[in-house]
Amino acid sequence: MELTDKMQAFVMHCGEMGSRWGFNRTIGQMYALLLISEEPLSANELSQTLHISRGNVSMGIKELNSWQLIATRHKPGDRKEYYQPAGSIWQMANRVFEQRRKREIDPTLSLLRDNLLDEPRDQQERYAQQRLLEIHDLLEMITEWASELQRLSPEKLSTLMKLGAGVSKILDFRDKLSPKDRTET
Amino acid sequence: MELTDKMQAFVMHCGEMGSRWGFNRTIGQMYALLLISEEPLSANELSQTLHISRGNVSMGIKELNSWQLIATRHKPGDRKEYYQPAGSIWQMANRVFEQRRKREIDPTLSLLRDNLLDEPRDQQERYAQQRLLEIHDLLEMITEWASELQRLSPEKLSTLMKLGAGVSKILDFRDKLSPKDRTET
DNA sequence: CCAAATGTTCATTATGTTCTGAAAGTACCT
DNA sequence: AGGTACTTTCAGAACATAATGAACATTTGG
Repeated sequence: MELTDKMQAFVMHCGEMGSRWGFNRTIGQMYALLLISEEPLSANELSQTLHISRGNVSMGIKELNSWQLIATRHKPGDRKEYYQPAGSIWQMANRVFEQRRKREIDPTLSLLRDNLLDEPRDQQERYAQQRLLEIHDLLEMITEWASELQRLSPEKLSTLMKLGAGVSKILDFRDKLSPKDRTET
Repeated sequence: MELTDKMQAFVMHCGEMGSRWGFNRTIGQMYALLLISEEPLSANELSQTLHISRGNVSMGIKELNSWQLIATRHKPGDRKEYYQPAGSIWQMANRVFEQRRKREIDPTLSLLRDNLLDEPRDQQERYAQQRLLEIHDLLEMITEWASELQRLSPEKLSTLMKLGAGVSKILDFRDKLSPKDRTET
């Protein structure tokens, strides 16, 4: 497959950013290429276009699958598998957030929970536990909040997002109009 | 400095998570240790407690400084520098999000913007640009939204967070009670 | 069943990242 | 100035991660 310069630039950029986003260079490139390609691509096409080994592509496919970021397609009379991005950009972002939450937050949260079950033995531990509690509460809020966003329908999500700079206005607004519905602060 | 088992476990865990959070193992350990330690610690104490080289501590301090995560303190009659976490847990989380935004999103956003300025030359590019536009809009929303959250006062932020599962309720609520104030969707 | 086409695995190699420690730098005493 | 207490830097060693490609596995049409 031939890429224009601009497409090439985008694909390479995604490669460079790949590791910052939680996967590696080739996986970033592969996903970028699939995203901007109108037709699904086969493993061989990926390998040739990106100049990476066939084996590496196979690994990458496996990883992208585990992130649920791609779907496999078949063409009639063709034994090859063709790959394309799974779902909308929104869904993709959701998947990435979810995966990252699992890797970056959940393990810490469970360590903190365990830790907080024990009674502190001395002043040093008492202080430490206090800090851990703060972190715990913060992380818990973040995860709860994130899963709430995920449960939200795409339209509502979109409304909320477009609200942008208006979030704080809504809070005031709510407090003014309906004190009885107020969440405890 | 002597650590209890539990404190030790937490510090080591943060080391392991360090790279997932955007810094490396020793920096994760250093920050964790400073967090749970009631007193500010000197570079030597960090080095000895964590069994890492003095030089490494110096690099780590530099990095943590650049993230604005620690503050330097001095004790009267002591030439050493002592370090402690800068600000509250909330502020820490803000800093981390901000830094990560700079590294993980901003570069991509600016590439996308450049790319979208050019006219597509053929169908292939037209399709690709469409996808890039979607990603661009998504990332832009995320950053706008994040900076909105950062501008929010801690109390409001806390309200919003505690709202948790109520976010979607509020959206309905607003639509029902005050159609004239509605944000365009 | 075979042969051809495709997909997967994994030991080895290549690349990238982090850590150490010795040397150099700085600041402050007397 | 020379000495001491501390910090920073950076080349190279140690370690970690990713990529290759040849060997192995699987599928399918005949």
